[in-house]
Amino acid sequence: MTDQHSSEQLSRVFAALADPTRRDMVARLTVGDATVGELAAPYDVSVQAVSKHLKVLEEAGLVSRGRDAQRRPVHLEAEVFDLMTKWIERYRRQAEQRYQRLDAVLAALQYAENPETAPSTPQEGTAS
Amino acid sequence: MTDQHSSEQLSRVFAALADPTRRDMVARLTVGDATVGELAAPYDVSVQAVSKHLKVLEEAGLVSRGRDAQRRPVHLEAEVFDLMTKWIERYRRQAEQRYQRLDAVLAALQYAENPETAPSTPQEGTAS
DNA sequence: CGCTTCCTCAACCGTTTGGTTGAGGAAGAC
DNA sequence: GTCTTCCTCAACCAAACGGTTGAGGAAGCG
Repeated sequence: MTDQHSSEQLSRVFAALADPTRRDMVARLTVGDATVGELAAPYDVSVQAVSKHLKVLEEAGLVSRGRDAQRRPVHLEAEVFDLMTKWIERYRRQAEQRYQRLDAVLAALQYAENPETAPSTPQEGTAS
Repeated sequence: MTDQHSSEQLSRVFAALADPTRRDMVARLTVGDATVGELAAPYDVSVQAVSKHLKVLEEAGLVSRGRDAQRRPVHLEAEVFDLMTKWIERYRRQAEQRYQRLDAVLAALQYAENPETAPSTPQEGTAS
């Protein structure tokens, strides 16, 4: 439960999804489980390369692998997405709050300079 | 507006956030804008290294930079987070739907085998 | 048994990445 | 003007990454 672990996990997840091929595989896996061969088919790379990609996804916890004779069906693990979403949402929310505070300050300044002008409600994130 | 562009943008954003130092800087920036020097202070690396990190964040669109005399204040751009969130949510939702479908199928099978057992509503993502 | 299928491991290779140091531009301070 | 502060650019370096080929394990098929 250490923050250390969580941070490394997060790094692995983000790094895994930084590759478009790997993102594409994740997209493919939302439709249903697939074998390595099936996953490799659409791409113009060797099966070994795909195997490496899957290892990266697995170590990020995005994917798990079963056994079906020679085949190794790949399964998408949706839970890890929550880790990312939490991280993103945390900072996105803080940033938004900051904007709102800034808007409030600007509105107050505006009001101090021109008390005739109604401060009204600050506009939401309409920054360039 | 091409998918190409969006995919490359997504790759840059994920890659940028794959580095813990860069994630930390983003966290720091949610508190408020900061100069390069201020951002560099907490870390045991050269200012040049931090400057490079900021370039990565900027090219990912996560950050913009202003001018204040010699200083280059860094500002967090919250919009790009939405791009990520959209991508994640899309696939997380699909995966969840798939689980629900699977749950429904399993419930139906269960019901077919033991019609006495009430199928009830499938539980939400409570998988291990 | 031998043979084929599915997949992974190991070694190698070029490119990218995250760091360094050194040089230097831009702008306030003296 | 000179000096100092803040920051970026350029060159370099080791490590990691994404790909390749070759070898080989595991398991069904003949």
